[in-house]
Amino acid sequence: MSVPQRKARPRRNNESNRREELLRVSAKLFREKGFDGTSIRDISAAAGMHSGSPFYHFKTKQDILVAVMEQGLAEGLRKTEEVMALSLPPEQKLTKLVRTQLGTILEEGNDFIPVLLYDWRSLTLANRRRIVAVKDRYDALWQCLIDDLQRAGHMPGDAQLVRLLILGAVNWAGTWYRLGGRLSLDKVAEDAARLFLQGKQ
Amino acid sequence: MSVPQRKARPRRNNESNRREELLRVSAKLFREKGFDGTSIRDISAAAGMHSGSPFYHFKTKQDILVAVMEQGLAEGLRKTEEVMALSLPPEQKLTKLVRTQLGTILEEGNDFIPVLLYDWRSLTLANRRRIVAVKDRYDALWQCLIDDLQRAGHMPGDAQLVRLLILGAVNWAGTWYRLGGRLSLDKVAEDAARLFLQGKQ
DNA sequence: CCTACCGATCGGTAGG
DNA sequence: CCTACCGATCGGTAGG
Repeated sequence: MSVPQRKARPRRNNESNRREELLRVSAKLFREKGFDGTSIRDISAAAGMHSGSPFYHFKTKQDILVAVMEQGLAEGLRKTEEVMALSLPPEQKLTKLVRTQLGTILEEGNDFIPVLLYDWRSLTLANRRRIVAVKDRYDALWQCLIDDLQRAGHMPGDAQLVRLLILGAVNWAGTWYRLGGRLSLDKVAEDAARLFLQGKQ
Repeated sequence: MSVPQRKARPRRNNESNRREELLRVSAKLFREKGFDGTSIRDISAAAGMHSGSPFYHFKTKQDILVAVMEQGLAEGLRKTEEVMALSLPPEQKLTKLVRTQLGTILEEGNDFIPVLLYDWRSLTLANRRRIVAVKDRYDALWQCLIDDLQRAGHMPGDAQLVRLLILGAVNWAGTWYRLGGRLSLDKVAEDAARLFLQGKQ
């Protein structure tokens, strides 16, 4: 008379697991080779599927890109909000926020935000608008901290411009930083915060 | 008995013009859509040629990418050396160098260095080695200035790391800056230098 | 999620 | 530099 409930649950979980696995390998491949440099067959192979199977989970390749970026933004936003909620003087909060962002783009398996940062131009215009709405909340959190720092006299210049410059310095690290090298992420965060702050020597 | 010299010269010039035109439109397209997102047919059409004709000037599509990057580096290196040769205190030289780099990546038609910056992963390993050798000279010039600034006490932190952070902030501008907007390149350069320098308020 | 397949487009080439 | 073309690969689909 009806489909057994016991069976429906595990299947839903498996489907969800396969979907997550697809996003994980896609993020990694997109980061390494770019969206246009990665084929559906690359993704299928990395996920242990056959070439047509990703389309059971996503309607188009572009939809995979959007899902990767949205998942990255969701996690990045959560971590950023966590730091912003701490009761700390703004100078210390800057170091922490920079460290968090470095982790978000550089730690093992964190390929989602880098895809957003480095493959933006592969988004269709409609999807760009969709993603930018969430990205704006991300930027607004950073802007709050920078406004605080400026009020405390720790940072001269146009407020928005300063945000773009600082986030640029941090996000650019994705192009040169290698895990296990001479510099720890803590060291990078400390030196970066010190470089941006005035009157802290 | 022999090919007339008068005729050989103009032909060589035309060929050279077409080659330059190919590089110009390729740089623009690569910047907008990425190397993998740009087809030989896109390039041919933009240059007013038929689809097979670029291969008369370049052996492969990858060779076009390399040529774009090398031309960008040559010009960028020349402009950077010019600024470094000026007799100025290092703080003022920083503003000038930042302004020059901003022009190199943001002014009309300057698509060559952005391709180097944003399409690095599309290079084969062999070509990466080839390009990095020239890029190292570029970085070394910046490092000289930063070492000067550190000796003068204007900039704390690990010297190489500071160079990467500053160049990151500047190069990232390619992803957000729009010509004709609220901020002039001069203003961006001034605020950037002020953000990085200590004891200059 | 697999099988078998499609039409479109890709980088590149031979011959002139 | 054009003409005419090639084999390979692409994103995506129908049917199960």
